[in-house]
Amino acid sequence: MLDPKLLREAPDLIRAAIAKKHLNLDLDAVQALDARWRSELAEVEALRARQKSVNGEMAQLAKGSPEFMAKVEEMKSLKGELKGREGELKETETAWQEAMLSLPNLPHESVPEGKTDADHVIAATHGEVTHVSPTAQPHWEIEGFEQLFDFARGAKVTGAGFPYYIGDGARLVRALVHFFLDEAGRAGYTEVNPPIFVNAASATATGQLPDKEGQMYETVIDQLYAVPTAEVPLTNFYRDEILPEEDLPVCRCAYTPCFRREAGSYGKDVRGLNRLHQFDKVELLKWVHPSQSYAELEALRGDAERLLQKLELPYRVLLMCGGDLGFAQAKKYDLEVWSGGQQRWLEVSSCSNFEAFQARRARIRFRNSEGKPELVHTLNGSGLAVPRVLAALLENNLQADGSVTLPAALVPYFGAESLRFPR
RNA sequence: GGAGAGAUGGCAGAGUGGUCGAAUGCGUUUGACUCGAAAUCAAAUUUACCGGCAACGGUAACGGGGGUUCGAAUCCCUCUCUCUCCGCCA
Repeated sequence: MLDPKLLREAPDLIRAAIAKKHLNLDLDAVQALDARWRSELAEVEALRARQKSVNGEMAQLAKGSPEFMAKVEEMKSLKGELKGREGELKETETAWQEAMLSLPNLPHESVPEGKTDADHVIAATHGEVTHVSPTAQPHWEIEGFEQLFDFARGAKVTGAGFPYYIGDGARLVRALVHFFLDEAGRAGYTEVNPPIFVNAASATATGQLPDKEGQMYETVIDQLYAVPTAEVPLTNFYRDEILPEEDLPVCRCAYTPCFRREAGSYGKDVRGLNRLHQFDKVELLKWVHPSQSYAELEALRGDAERLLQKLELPYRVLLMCGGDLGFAQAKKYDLEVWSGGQQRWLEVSSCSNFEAFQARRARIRFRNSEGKPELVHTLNGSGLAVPRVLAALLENNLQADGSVTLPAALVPYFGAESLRFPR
């Protein structure tokens, strides 16, 4: 959510943001609604002020006296009028809130113009894509793949996109999660094991509700949502709280399974491990002082990049253009790993600065040097999503004998230097 | 899952229909005293929204929502959470 004052004082900034994000939104209507809300609010508050003052007078009078009864009559008519006005105000307010929630966050000035994938700026590349194994092939075509990654039985037991990881497959997943968490810990993030179901208030605060409702799995009777990312329970940890300024930045990481319905996905995007309904991910999250958030974004990106470097996977960093920025993000980097078998880039991390956009919605603040509460800036990034990293490892490191050589950093976690598919 | 008790400001804890944004204590901040500190004394000490250049004014908030009433922290309903006891369970 944006600061409502911005709508009144600098609507042109919002117009520019809408244009840069290539959204379709009638700001004039929002402005009109805002004006109406404020005028109705003023009327209701004036009536309530009158009601309070008459009430004070009544307290001085003898109960049941003629003067008292006259005031009762006045209060009755005030009550009637107030009831009507309050009804109008409530309706307007509901519409106003909805309209305010529909305003996107402002893109940072460093975000490039553009509408599609082609307009992203490649901020960095690391490693040589030509150096990957000459025997690389799409991971789902590797002989014995389904012995370690059983999609068929997952589909039987749950549905498409819920694979079983078996034997060395399961062990490699565990090794990656363990490695990611250890690395995040070394980088200064405190490990958290959060709930993986959240209530509607939490899902609303981080922006999954009301818009992206179809993206989450929802429990029928308790109305809880399976988390699509650890970002949700992590960010909501401090919802409605005021942090001491000296605690900033707060850096935390969490491993959770992530659940996404991914309605409408199809084709090569969803083959094998590329896109799943349930997958494992370590998320990095920061609550920072507003003056530090862009420096912290670079640090966050660096923390995610280091993981790929230690895994010896070629990758590139994209600075997302305005049109591909999320609704809530001010600036975002995507990390894409090279998948040698598929000959394409796979997104394994997305590092974003939300500035105060999420914090306003979740009311997460800190007490500044003047003693006044002020919104924090929130940032998050994957560090990293497991299945696509797994896909790249399997493909890029596939040897002629069918085994997969593991990067040195992973060996102590996996307990062997290579993974072998059963034949 | 069943029965009961409870939820008030940073914390503790009063308040059972009107003058209560809310006593008191603790804490915190500032000032006085002191070489300095402690103790003591004095004052200050919530947040959000609306209006205003500002000073300031107005409204709202006593777990959430709804109701009764001229008027609700106070009465009623409901939801959530916490605690105690019973049941069940990794």
